Amino acid sequence: MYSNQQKEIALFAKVFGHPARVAILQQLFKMDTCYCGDLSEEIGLAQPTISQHLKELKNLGLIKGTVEGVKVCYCIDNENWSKMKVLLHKFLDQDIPKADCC
Amino acid sequence: MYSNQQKEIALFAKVFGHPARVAILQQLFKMDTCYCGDLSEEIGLAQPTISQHLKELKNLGLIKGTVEGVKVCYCIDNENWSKMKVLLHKFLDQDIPKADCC
DNA sequence: AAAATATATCGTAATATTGCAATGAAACAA
DNA sequence: TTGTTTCATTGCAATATTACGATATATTTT
Repeated sequence: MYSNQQKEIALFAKVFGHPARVAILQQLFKMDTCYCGDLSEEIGLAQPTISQHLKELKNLGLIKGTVEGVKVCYCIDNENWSKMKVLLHKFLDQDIPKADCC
Repeated sequence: MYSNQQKEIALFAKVFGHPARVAILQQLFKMDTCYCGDLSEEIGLAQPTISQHLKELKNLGLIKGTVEGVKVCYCIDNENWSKMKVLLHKFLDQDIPKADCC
């Protein structure tokens, strides 16, 4: 029904479609350390909720987590983030400057 | 709880988070004429469903529709599309090339 | 005026998402 | 070993989304 490209764009966009996940990603970009527990405090959602959002981001490959003792260090997966950017830029930049048709 | 910027990013991303709306937008970019009814046939969803998706896109200002007799001509709102692009690019491009932290 | 066409809206069923308390699991500390 | 800390998972209630048939509305045609 939809092309693979359309489905991929929608999948990535959907994961950005919740402010909690936007906040998580911005925090991961901002911080050098990126322990999961800090996100819960910083953002103000319960730990299971954060964990659930992290899981979705991880499933799409946008972040990765490394166990460090009792803690888990999360961070952006730069390679996959770049791939996602190419896809979304292609979608966002498909407009050619011209007058609106109506 | 979230910044206005975070909420705005999420709102725009959410509307791209469904393949039907991605398909509609791609079609609007591709076609010169952009009558609503054609979208239903082209994409393969019932007319009320397309109409509903168009409404969401219109509510965010990304498209606009002009009544032309019995038909309605939809098209991208280039000005708002550009504004949205600035916002999303800022979000997508916040990464600085560096090694993953973990 | 009546019929036809194109779109919007309503109502509703099916499904998905969100948030969190409770609990489980794994690593560390005492 | 026992307790503590950190994170993941489960279960569930509340809410949102999606799709579409039925219907309403508006315009054009006959």
